[in-house]
Amino acid sequence: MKLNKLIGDRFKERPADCVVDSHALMVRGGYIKGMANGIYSQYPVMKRIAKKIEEIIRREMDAIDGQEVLFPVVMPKELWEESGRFESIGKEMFRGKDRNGAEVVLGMTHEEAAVHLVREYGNTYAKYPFMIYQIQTKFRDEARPRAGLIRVREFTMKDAYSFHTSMEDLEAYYQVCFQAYNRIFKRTGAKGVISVQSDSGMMGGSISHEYMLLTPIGEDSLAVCSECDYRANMEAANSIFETEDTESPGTLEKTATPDCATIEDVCGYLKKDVKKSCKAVVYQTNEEDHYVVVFIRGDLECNETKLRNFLGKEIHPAVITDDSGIIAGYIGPVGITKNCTVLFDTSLLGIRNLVCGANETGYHYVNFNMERDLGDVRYYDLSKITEGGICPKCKKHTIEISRGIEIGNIFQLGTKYTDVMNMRYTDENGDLKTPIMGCYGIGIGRLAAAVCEASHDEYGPVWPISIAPWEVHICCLRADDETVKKTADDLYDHLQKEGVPVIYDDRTSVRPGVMFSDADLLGVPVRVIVSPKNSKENLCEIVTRDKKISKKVTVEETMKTVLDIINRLKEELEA
RNA sequence: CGGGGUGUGGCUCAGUUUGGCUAGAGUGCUUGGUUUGGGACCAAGAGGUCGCAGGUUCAAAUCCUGUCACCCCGACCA
Repeated sequence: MKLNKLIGDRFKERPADCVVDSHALMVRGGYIKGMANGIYSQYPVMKRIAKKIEEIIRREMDAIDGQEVLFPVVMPKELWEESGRFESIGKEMFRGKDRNGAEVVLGMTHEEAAVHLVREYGNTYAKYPFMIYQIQTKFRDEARPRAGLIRVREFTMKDAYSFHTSMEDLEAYYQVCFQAYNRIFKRTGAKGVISVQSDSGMMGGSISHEYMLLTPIGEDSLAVCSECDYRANMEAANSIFETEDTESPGTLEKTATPDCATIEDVCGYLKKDVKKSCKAVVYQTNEEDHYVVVFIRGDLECNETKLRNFLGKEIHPAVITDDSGIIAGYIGPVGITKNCTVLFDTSLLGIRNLVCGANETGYHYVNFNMERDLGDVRYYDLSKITEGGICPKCKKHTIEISRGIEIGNIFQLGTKYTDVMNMRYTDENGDLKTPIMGCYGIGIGRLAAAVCEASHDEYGPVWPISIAPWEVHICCLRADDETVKKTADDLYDHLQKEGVPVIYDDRTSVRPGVMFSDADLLGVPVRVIVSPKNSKENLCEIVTRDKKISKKVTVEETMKTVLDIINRLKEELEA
């Protein structure tokens, strides 16, 4: 490929509305062009990267006995009514009507389509297990797309669905897939991808993992133990606490706490440690005026995902009205009368002499002791894990909170879809059984953006050779010089004959600075510079994009050296 | 959905407070020339219904009303 024929302009200035580097570089480098909020076209450079990623994924999916299929983008409402998700999914799903008025949806995930495809095929135990996957466009009408390709509304995804006759078989295959994913991220050069336990959310099912690329611009918060291998999405991370408190119980006393709007104010006023206080966090279920009051240690926050899962319904922070019977700012466990759901977080277990609200404007209690003053209560894990918190696995204070981008996930779905969609098989004994499913996704564009985010410098991306748009970039600094041009042309021809993907910049209209800047933006791992200066000494200069290798070799040796470097870079990713 | 910000040639932005004549700059693009190892220089040229609609006015990029789009924070999110 000649660079002067490459479609997509590169330019110098960082676009004003790009806040993350990968977005800015992909726009500046002529990779993508925004068309609408969270919707992008891909120029050839981006498409080449996406293709390479897809091929790596295909290889791994095929290696674990996956078979590639293709589901429709547009699906009828009826299919989604079978699973119940036509109703349960909100605005995120794009809905429309065809010319006859029949309602259709755009696929945002394909569990329904997968079951639909193999419902008849999988009617006997003899055909199990099997896995199908596809690579194609998904549409999700996200509330807030951001950061270029990191969070978009339309994107390409590899999604795989496996079917099993036993939980043991699913678990075994889940592990196989887990390993395949590790290989995929290694081969694509997505360094620093970790797997974490996650919340299954709307997908349902029990066990799930997310693959996270650690980066400060990530949207998810992760709890990572620095001592052991515990890693979880913060919304799924279990919080545990020390329950020893040797302080002897004091007398429960009502105390005036005027103008104390927050628990920090109260504790400051009473000169008490916030960790020895009990605050109330109030939510409402979506069936309006029902309140849910969570009592939790004053310095902690409620994990709304945990609360949502516990209640099994949607909740939102409460709007407390005057006639609700709830005294905002002074809510406490003693004498709370209103018929609301009251929950106690495990962080309160065993703590003595707490400060808490008195359910009376302007007053709090001190020396509140849960067992003594309230009797037996049940505690639930409803708090957010914190930096320096206790690791649920190794029990040390070693939890660190990091940010990450989710680039893949795997779920044990169980029979959630197969059951309601009436997929059955006949087992060895002639009994009808429901198959067990797993599903496994990877976002292609997001993976590319995440790699770019993790691997770039101020001038451009530094692509791993496995997904780079080209493997070699030839800069012919003076294509108007016959010797120079001849050398570069020959090299270009030879590399192409060897089957090496190569981009060749032989423009005479630009100066070296422009060529180098363009090369940096394309991020091709190996660069060969042919110039009059080098040619005079019969040399070519070879530089890797990451600057780890920079050498001059004779023109004759150039081909071999370049091929050696390419092979070495590839081996590093496979090792 | 709540809060904030921005819409002016392909891109980055000035001009808007205080209305005034043919709407500017840089960059990119075209042509010619000089240049050539990290985004050169000279000259000529093309390119804009100032997001859109309505209103006020002798006169609107500028003031008013509405609306749309994009960006950021939050809520939400396999």
